[in-house]
Amino acid sequence: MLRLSKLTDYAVVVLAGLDRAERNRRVMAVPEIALASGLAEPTVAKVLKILGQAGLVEGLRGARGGYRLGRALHEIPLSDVIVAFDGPIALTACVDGASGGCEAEAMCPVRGRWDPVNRAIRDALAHVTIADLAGPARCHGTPAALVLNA
Amino acid sequence: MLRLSKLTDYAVVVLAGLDRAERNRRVMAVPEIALASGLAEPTVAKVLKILGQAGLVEGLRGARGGYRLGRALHEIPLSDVIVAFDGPIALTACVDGASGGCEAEAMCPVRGRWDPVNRAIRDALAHVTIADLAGPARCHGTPAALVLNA
DNA sequence: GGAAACCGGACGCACTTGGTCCTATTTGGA
DNA sequence: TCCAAATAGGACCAAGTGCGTCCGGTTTCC
Repeated sequence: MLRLSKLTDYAVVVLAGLDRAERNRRVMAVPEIALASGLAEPTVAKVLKILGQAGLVEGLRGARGGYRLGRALHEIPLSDVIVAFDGPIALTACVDGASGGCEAEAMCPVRGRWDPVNRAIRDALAHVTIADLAGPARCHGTPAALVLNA
Repeated sequence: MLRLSKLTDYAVVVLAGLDRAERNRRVMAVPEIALASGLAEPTVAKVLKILGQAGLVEGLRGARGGYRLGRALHEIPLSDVIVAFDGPIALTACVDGASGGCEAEAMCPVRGRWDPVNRAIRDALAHVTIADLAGPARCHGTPAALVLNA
């Protein structure tokens, strides 16, 4: 199915929820975000921890703490979120300079040929921002993904 | 990792191996293909079975049988191979008209917004042919994937 | 008639994913 | 000063799924 992990999917929803708080200039705690997004609390907490490690959100500890967006949604490319949860974007195990993982490396006729494809996918995902996915309110004109269809 | 299944990876290698036989206008049996591709026989057999169901290769039964390409490599888009092994190309479970799978469907702010992204990925993979991946011999100019980088 | 080869399905191991929970640390307020 | 609220980080277990293998059946050529 070429699917990305559920956590990545959740992350987009969580970021979209955080954006609403951002416009009110306040932080949101995990239970509040869970309520707003319709996801379970522990799951939301896990997603936010990972997003925090990636620098996409900022966590404020202590009482009256919570989470805040690290940047505006339209400044967060979808690829950044995917990399944070699923690791480097690559369709196959044999990427770029990586070697050793493939047993038939020497005779492989496909060696190195996947790189342009991987780059194309990466670029496509880098030109879509979370704002494009978070609803029409923040959408500046045509989403970048549509341009790629031409 | 946004990765596609190993079988899909193998399929490209197997198709590239079959192409060499095609140019000699003969069929190849599984053991021969396995030897040429450096993969285990049962695995190659499984890959060819699936490729046959998808119509990408043609199986000739009986003694002196074997496999033959259904079309030329440059007429096989990469997306066809991926669909045969991984199913429909979609980054998330909530695609197009599909409904019911998501518990937070009603309140999901991302609903329907993934579709353009999925289409972009599909298009990118549809414009790359197996010939582009199978080595420089059959490559007509710049691979389509590189064009998408612009 | 026998051998060679594909066809279809079933099985089992192993890895990854996911959801959950626990403890430590930090901070604000009574 | 103490307590409550909240994040940080890691460990853990269960479920699903991918993947390699194998077996019986069928077809075709010699």
